[in-house]
Amino acid sequence: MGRENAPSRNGLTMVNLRDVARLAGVSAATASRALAQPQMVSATRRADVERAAAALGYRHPNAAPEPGSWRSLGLVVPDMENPFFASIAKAVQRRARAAGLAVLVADTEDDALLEAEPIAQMRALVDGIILCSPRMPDAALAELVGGPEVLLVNRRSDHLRSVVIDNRDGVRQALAHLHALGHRHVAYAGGPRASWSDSERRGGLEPDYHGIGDLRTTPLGHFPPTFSGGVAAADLLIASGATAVLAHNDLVAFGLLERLRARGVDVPGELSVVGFDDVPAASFVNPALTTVAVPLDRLGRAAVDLLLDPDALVESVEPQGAETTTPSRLLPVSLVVRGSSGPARAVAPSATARA
Amino acid sequence: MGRENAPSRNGLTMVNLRDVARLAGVSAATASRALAQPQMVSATRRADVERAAAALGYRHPNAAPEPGSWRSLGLVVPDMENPFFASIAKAVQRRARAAGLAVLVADTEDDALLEAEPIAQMRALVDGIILCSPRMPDAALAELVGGPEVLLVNRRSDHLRSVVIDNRDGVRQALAHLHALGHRHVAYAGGPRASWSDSERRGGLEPDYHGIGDLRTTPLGHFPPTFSGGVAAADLLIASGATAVLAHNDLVAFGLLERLRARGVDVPGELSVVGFDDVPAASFVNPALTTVAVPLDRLGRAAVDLLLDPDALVESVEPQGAETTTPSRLLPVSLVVRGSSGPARAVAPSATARA
DNA sequence: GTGAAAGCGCTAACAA
DNA sequence: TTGTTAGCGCTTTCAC
Repeated sequence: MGRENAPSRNGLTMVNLRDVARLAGVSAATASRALAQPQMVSATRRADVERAAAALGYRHPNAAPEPGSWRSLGLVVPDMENPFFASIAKAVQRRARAAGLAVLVADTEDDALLEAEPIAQMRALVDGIILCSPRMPDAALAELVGGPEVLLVNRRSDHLRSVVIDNRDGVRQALAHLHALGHRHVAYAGGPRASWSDSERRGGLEPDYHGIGDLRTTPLGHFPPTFSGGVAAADLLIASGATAVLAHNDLVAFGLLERLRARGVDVPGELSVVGFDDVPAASFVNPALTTVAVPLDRLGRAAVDLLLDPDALVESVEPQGAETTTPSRLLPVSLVVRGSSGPARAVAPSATARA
Repeated sequence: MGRENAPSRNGLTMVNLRDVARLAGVSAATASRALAQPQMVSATRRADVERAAAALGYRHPNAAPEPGSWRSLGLVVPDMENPFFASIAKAVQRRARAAGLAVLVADTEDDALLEAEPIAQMRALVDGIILCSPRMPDAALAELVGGPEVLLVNRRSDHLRSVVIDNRDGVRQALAHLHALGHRHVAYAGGPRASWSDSERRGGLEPDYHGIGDLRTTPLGHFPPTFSGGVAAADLLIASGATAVLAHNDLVAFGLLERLRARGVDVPGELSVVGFDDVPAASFVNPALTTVAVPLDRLGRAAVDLLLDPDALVESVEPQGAETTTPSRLLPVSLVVRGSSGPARAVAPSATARA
């Protein structure tokens, strides 16, 4: 009689190509061609067959397993050892498991050129991809439309949906905090040039944005988003004459703290340090780091939820203005004040720093 | 004429069920039954057919994709936010990519009960699994034989192959270092009860093993392998009267450092602290942590290599004695001396600690 | 238990 | 461009 996979699958009666053909009013051969070689059939016929197939829920027996059958999800991060991404990965993993999805992870080693390959590899395997802090140019991102959906984290694009945090507002909060402590000159130890977050945070430094009158901000340059990057920035910081510094992220802030200690600069006595992200270790270091807390778990959760359901309810602030054509969720951040920031001193730290 | 997937696949001529039947000397129908419903055919016939199918490399067209076709690998870790596992995950990822494998990651949230589920889920999806520091009982591990191979990291078992580090020797090195600095009483801030590493490290504390005559070791108890665990252990440490402490891992050591600072105990002046793992942050904290360096990247690499090729060449020390029936690679560790360990003082720290 | 034959779903060759 | 027809690989029915 019937054949193993033909008459039924999972107890339900399967629809034949014959059924589709009958509903579309064509022969089985035409239906076959319409679905397999669309260019070999007239547009009208093709539309008829496709509509019929969709109506009946027809699936080709030899086709790849349907997306819903072995649900999985890809996660691409620049550096798994960076606690920022480790926390996001954990959150994504947790949420994905709750939804019954497996998570494939790729580490791009902080290399923009290495991003393309794992993404391409993943697209064949997963039903959706979460792309964290991609460094690749926007044009390359545009290539990712079609196929399994790609959702951006920590970057906005005109071509893909995204979940981002309110970087500018985070900077504003940090500056307001430092200003209230009496600081009038704040340095910024920036991140990589290709980093979207960094350019956003620089935007927050603009007087037009933060609106604090008597505050001077000095970018120190671009540094790797790591401990070493912070170490490298510290001496420039001391030479800048600023009384406080905002770091691109917590790792950079850790490097700053280390080098400032080595240089004999007291924190927060002589210089205040503020980080960004609120990585777990931020409360472990000494002095504990004042930092802009990013809701890492919510970020990961929201990414998964939005990937699965574009209309998912995500706690987010209203995206200000229609800057992009693709929808993006904006998550609020909040400053966490700890020991590394304090009242400004009259004397600049460079005067007291020991060689 | 031929059919899409029948006459050839990837340019090679596919073998039919007919071919198998012919070689086995049976009809196509019998061959079909022998492979699909083995109980409906005699044992001899079945054996014939199976042998023929194997000889010709026959694969059922509608069967699941062969394991070799979309190579992937599962990685199970207790906590992705723990930098120890983050580093291993990164190393595994790097090696896997070089071999063209995708990596599926599962985080068991430090919960022994949560381990079983992701493992079961993964077995259906991947070609091999790397299981890091599993907490599950040995009996449960035994259930994992058969199916995609499971390789243990950081734990030895009679049932599965493994890659482990020389925990005891690490402890011995740390104790020898402290003894040379004049310490005669060393405390141990232990890890979780179910942790294999912890029990191994406790083994290294035994005088019979380390062979240092005038050295007393005091286990302080079992603590979570986290920063908080270290904080909790610190007060017990001070009360113990020991002049040095070996922590289960670096995170615990960080917690110890933090709490000792809060209690006003100088490190290494009054108390020396030694960690285990040499996590990246170990060189960032202040004072920088003396610790037993575990070759995390090599550990991850070796795990992948051994999974792919049981005979892979891995730099390892000779496993001492035939303790287990299953082969396991033993990776050497080496002490890294930094600022957190120094000469012992005559006065015990409890005398000077401020309330 | 086994083989011959009929049946399934699908695609490719062929003629119109 | 379309339907008819033939053919593929596999399974199951049916008789023995």
